[in-house]
Amino acid sequence: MQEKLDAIDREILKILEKDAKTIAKDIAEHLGLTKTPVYERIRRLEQEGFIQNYSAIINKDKVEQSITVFSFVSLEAQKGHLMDDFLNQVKQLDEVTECFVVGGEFDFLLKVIVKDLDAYYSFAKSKIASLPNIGAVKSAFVLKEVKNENTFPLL
Amino acid sequence: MQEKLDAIDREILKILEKDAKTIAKDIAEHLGLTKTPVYERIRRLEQEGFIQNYSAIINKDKVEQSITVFSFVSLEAQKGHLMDDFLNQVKQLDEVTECFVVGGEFDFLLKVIVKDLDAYYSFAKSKIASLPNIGAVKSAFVLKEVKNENTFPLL
DNA sequence: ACTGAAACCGGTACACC
DNA sequence: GGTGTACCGGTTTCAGT
Repeated sequence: MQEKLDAIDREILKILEKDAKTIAKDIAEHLGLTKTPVYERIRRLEQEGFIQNYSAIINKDKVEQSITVFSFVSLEAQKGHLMDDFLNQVKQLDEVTECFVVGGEFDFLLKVIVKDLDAYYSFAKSKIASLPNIGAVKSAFVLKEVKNENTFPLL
Repeated sequence: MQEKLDAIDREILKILEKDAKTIAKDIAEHLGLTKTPVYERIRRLEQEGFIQNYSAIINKDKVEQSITVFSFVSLEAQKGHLMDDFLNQVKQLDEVTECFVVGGEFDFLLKVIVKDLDAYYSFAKSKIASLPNIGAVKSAFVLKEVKNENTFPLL
């Protein structure tokens, strides 16, 4: 369990990040190896948690109409337990696909996906602004997705 | 090519979104079907583009140290071709994993992943602020990732 | 650590309902 | 649109280097 990655491991990660269905033989050829070491490395990457899981990436525009909104939330008082309360509530919400604690003008940044503006209004009013200790909530509505990689930039 | 999803399709999407390696037999049992229709539906979901691709989700904290920063960028003049120029430049940058055109106080929201604060400083200075027509650039540094699903909320 | 071959099992095709 | 069977190919194992 050496917990470190060499150039081959990183190349494998890059390939699987782009297309998890790439077959071991092709990866092997690309690397000038045979399938076995490729497979062993992949298993190691999985077992040691470098690869968390495999996911089907869904084209959300095709599945159903939706809008994406970034919400910037500030608390009135940054007491530790109030922050935790807020975060525990927020992370349960299906509409909130991402939530980060940030430094800057506001405390939390949320990425919210909802059906339409109406749904966002309800969401912001009843699920965010109604939580205790909320200061300000600002919103930035996504007009266009220019780039949206869920991948980590391995160079 | 009917381009519409029934409840079974959506359930399959939800399962594959969570774990793309779920075997057809298990999906079939969960749905009370056999492998064949499950396989046919998956193929249809792939071919019609509901599933864009499959991706290995990488644990970025294990692979290497990095920080995530949200950058909020405003242009000085919102002329159409200047926006396009900006976006075409920005989307090439490996550090920029996400880029959205948004409505609100600023024009673009970028998610940036870099090694450290130093790297972010260089990035902001030489790759963003140096582009023509840039107005303001504000940054929110991620202190903690509370939730980070790359998944579309299928209910 | 990698090679090469063999075994296993899930994905895929097909005949039928 | 579904079932059950049979085949094929990729994954996984293993003996040898």
